[in-house]
Amino acid sequence: MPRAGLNPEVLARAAAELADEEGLEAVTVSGLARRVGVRPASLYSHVAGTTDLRLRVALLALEETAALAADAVAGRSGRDALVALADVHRDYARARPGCWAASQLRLPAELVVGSAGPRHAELTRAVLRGYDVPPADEVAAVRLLGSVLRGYPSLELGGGFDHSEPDSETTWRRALDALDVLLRAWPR
Amino acid sequence: MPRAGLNPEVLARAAAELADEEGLEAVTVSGLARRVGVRPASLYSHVAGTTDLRLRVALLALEETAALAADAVAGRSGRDALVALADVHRDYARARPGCWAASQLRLPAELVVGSAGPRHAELTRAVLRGYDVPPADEVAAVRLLGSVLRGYPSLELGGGFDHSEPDSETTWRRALDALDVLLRAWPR
DNA sequence: CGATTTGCCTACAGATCGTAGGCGATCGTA
DNA sequence: TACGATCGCCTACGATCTGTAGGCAAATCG
Repeated sequence: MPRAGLNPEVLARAAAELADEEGLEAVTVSGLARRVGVRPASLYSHVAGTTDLRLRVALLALEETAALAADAVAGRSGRDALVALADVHRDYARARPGCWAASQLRLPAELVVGSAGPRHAELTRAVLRGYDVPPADEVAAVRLLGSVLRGYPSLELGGGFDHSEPDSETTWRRALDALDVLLRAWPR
Repeated sequence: MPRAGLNPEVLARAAAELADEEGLEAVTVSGLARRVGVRPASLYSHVAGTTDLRLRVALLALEETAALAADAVAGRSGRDALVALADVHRDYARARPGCWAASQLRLPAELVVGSAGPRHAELTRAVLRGYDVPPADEVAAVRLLGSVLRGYPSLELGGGFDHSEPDSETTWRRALDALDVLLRAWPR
């Protein structure tokens, strides 16, 4: 009986693909076992169970988006940086819906530290350096921006924009315009 | 054997409580059956299954928040209306986390029409009437606002704000200030 | 008061989770 | 090359959940 060459990393990547193709709910021990051609019990020596599996997808997604975001922000500032960062998030949500959904899972506190989560906050903060938001309001601005980056794709993927004009792309551009203006003229 | 007096409405309400107390994942046929003191099979004559159950919680949550929002917006305009509407959403998310999570579920298209979903868009639009956002940008502004109303509580409940200062309440107020200013000075 | 309806039941088949323990492939060592 | 230890995936199992079929008794109606 040949060995399948499983390990936690390989499984996490396979789980991520599964999430994107069939939804995060499909990411289960038995579902993943089917996909990698192995018996469910075989997975338990590599991952702790379904919850663990999904958390690994979440960590993967956070890493991926952080890397993409770092790339997008590098060498840009102000409006350019804002748009680039925002598009990374929205594009990722649309291209990798399962991973993006996973990245919304609540991480156990001990995993947060080592995760890419804090890097996202840092990258958002970096975008703000192109504007002159007062330091005292920096966190508020980061959270507001983060809310839009999480909320817009969430509504978009949820189908909330499907039955009204104009299309989502148009209003997204307009919303980013508005955010740019807001950051430039942040109230004091 | 006494009858339990079950019906779809009673079950939906019990499921909503269950969601708030133990999380939306706990809303299952067997979980609900335990809670209402009945055998799982007994529920299938009232609801179609776990998915149906959760959708009913979602519809309930949309109705409840729409009613609260309508109340909050009534008789207010401009900044007052904005803050009142926003607080309804955030307060609901914190008080009823399970229901709020359910309201994020993707509804089958045929349910959307009869749901309170469109009413939420209408209420947000009503808030905008207190500002002079150009009609062509109204949808963009509605979606931007909606993104924050969805995104901020999402990050907040996800624990994203737990380990940084200042506290979430403070930055929320500041973010609403900023949105108010943005809507008042919407870029043309 | 008897007949029908209706609500919750028991029983069951299928699937999943997670654990225990086995067997053979692989690898280190001589 | 041969042998022994390790380790990876296996089978087997118990517990739980989903959803269906059919039964019995409580409620309702003539």
